[in-house]
Parts: sequence; structure tokens; C-alpha cells
Amino acid sequence: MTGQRRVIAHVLSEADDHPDVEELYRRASALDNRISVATVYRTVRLLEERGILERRDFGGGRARYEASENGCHYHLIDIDSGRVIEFENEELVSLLSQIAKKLGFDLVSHRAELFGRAEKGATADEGKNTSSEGKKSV
Amino acid sequence: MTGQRRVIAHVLSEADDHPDVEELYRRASALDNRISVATVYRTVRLLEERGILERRDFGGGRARYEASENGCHYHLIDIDSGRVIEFENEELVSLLSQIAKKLGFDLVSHRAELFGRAEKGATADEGKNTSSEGKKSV
DNA sequence: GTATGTGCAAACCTTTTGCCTGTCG
DNA sequence: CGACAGGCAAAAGGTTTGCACATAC
Repeated sequence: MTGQRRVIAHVLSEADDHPDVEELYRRASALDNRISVATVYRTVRLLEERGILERRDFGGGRARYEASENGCHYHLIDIDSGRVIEFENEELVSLLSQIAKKLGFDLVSHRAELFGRAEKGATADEGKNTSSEGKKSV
Repeated sequence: MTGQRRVIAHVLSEADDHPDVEELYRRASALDNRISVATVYRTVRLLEERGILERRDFGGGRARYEASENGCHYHLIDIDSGRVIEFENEELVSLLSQIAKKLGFDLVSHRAELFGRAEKGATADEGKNTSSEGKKSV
């Protein structure tokens, strides 16, 4: 465990969004300018292999990352603002694994992404991204 | 509407799998060898913009395409063989749109991908990809 | 004949890798 | 010292694009 990895790991644990490698590099460089992009790539790959980090694809050609948490969760992307909202839903988990079973498979992993538009008169806790609005249970 | 596009469109309409550009190029070339990869890329982009085609990402770094159909469907990817099985499930659609609603959003589109491993003594209609095993309702 | 499509190859962009140096224990 | 981590820059792999030529209508 070297200095660079510590910095990158720290950046990742602080992040509650879904940064891509470029953004991680930017944040890590701010803390320690002796870090190269290659190291960021190598580190995220390492962490992904160990299950500490998860790679996401929300379109746009670059991978984005987030810390693995216990319990799976899903993403709802606001198609107007690009904001990503995390949520968890047990019904969804069980429905999906039930479906896999019916098709003759054991569900190993899965993902679900919803793309939506905010309802006009909605609850929509918009405004300053209070940095830890966290995962919503729905 | 030129010859090349006609060929590519034809290949796409015939395909009931999820070919990537390389594969599309291979199939199209077999019908008309005066087609270049660039044209395939240009054509799929065009068709995607018009909503005729949908781009998918099942990992592996390359985009894969399939014809847009009315009614949404989902994918289960066999993590051992890479085979993709399509299915539809109404419960899933309604659950997802219900979730979006609870979060204050109108569901515009969505995707769900399951990654699974075939059960040992399963139904698993393996073997030659009978070319039109079609979409399963689960 | 003009507008649009195509082929080719070069350019692009993200990600990976080779190689040699730096760092940890 | 010995093994592993990092920097740099080059390479790789998928996708896009500039330009001159071909095709459609």
C-alpha cells in the first residue's frame, strides 16, 4: 500500500457521486501531484477486481466508479439534468432473481437503470446537492 | 437511400441477436463487398438517432445493436458463454415505473440486465442457437 | 447538377502496457 | 536487497472524421 493508492482510495471513499477516471485523477492530483493517470487506471482496476469498487456505464463512453456497498442498489438518471439518484428496493431484487431462476439461471449480478424526467409538481428535493442525500429506500 | 444502406438495414432486420459493428460489417460484406466499416458506423448512428435501432452495452468495450421494437424487453447474459437471452416481464415494467414515480419522476426509459450462470440440471435450451428462439415471457 | 453517401486512412479518445526507475519492508 | 508500485510515453482498440470520389434523384 503506497502513498498514491492511499490517496486514490481516499478520494474514492469521499466521493458520493460517480466520478470517471479523469475526475478521479483531477481530485487525486489536487491532494498529491505526483500521481499519473496510469496509476488511477491501474488502481481502479485493482479495486474493481477485489470487489471494493464497481464500474458503471451511464453512457458517454467513459466508465464511472463507485464504492461497492453491501446490498445492491440502482440508479435513476434525470435525463434533463444528468443527476444520478441511487435507490434500493428489495422487491426488485427478488423479482429479478426469480426471473433468472425461471429462465434456468442463477443470478450472479445485475443492474437496472431508470431514465426519468422530474414530475412538474413533485417532491423533487432539488437544489444544492447536499452531498450526502444518500440512498433512498423505495 | 443507397445500396450500402439497404444492405446494412437488411442485415439488421434479419438479425435476431445483438451484433456489434464488427459483426455487422462482416455480415454486410458477405452480401456486398463494397462496404466499409466507416459506413456501418455511420449507418448505425443514423438509425439510432432516428430511433430505428438501439445501442446496447453488455460490457466488453464495444457497442451492440438491435432493432427497436414496440414493447420493452430485457436481457439476461450467460456469464460463462456470453449468450444473451431476451425476455419480457410486465411485473418488472410496472415495478420500475412505480419506483420512478415514488422518487418523483416520470419513467422515460429504462434498462435491466441480469448476469447469470446456468443452473446445473436446468432446462437450458442450449445447443445451436436456433436463430429465432425469440423473446421469452417470464 | 447538386446534395448526399462512401471509401480510405488518419485522427481521436479512453484504456492498457512496456520499460525502466522509485518505493516499501 | 527483492518485490512490487508508479511515471512516462507509446500502443491498442473502438469510433469518428476530412477529403476526394461516387451515387442518387
